[in-house]
Amino acid sequence: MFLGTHIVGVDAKGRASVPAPFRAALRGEAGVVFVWPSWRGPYLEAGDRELLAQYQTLLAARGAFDDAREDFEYAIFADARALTLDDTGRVSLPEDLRAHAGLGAKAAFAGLTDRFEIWAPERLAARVAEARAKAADKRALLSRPRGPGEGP
Amino acid sequence: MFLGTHIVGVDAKGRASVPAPFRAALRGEAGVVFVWPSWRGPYLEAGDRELLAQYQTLLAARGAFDDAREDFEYAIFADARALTLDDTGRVSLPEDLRAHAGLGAKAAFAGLTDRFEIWAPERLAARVAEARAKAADKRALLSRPRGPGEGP
DNA sequence: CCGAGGAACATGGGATTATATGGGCATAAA
DNA sequence: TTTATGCCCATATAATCCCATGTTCCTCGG
Repeated sequence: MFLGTHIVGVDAKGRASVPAPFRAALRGEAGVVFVWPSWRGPYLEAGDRELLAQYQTLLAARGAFDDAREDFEYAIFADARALTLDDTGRVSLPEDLRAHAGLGAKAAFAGLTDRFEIWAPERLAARVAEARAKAADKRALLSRPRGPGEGP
Repeated sequence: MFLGTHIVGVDAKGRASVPAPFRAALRGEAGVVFVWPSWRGPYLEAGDRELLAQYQTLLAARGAFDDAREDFEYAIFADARALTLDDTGRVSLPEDLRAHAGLGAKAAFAGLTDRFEIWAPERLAARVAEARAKAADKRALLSRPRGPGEGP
């Protein structure tokens, strides 16, 4: 499970260490992560092969020539890269991906259970602050309905 | 079930003993607790893997790219850590988490049935006093257990 | 009823390992 | 040739493991 935010350096070659806890969380083949630019904002989305397989399954359920399906396919798969980790656990992020996320000398890896995202650290901080404020309003969504004999 | 308040020391390395009764209450894999900064105040929330799995299930039910889901994911998972207990039952609390809760040399672990919280002791005392005062007004809410589909 | 012994628990410090990161060299593409 | 990409080794720092000690609580025997 990908959890927590880790800030790592991006060196002159565009390399960044994938945080060790994330490396441990990679299911299936170790040594490969899949990364693509998010279509919802200036950051990158990433995960392992199993995650992409899940997306593929979800989309396949929509039928062969469904418009929405094709849009998602272009948005996710067409720009995705399989990045291989070197033996110290680094990936080299291609120039266009770094540009999309506005990465400089630092990158923030944020774990979101089944996937993770790569942000410019200051942008991520702003996004998380916003999310916390909204979560405070919507907290009822997390309260679990309770059955008899259960709960307080 | 996590119950009661325990005050433990935080040493120079940021380590704190998880109270033994809480260790015994950890479901699923023993030796790991999940901790994240609360978005409701200056304290930490914590629980076992099952608790996080419950949250994950609740959120996953909302579908892949739901806005509210993403807010909760950022608010909870992006700042959560999986902390492993050493063989004497201690976790080392990362600097940023200690800062969020304003922890000094002491930390108060407060059990709340399915999860627990970590507070600076004096802040917790103030919070408990406030909760007691409010509970007196709302005591009617506890008079009858509620079934599914029912409730406020 | 009181005191001694033992077990479980919290805590302190030192040693070892893991991890992130920097640079050099070979190889492949432009 | 120049530029980029992958591979290998080196190192400082931070995190983790491991052993030792004091204290409290419980139990058992006097």
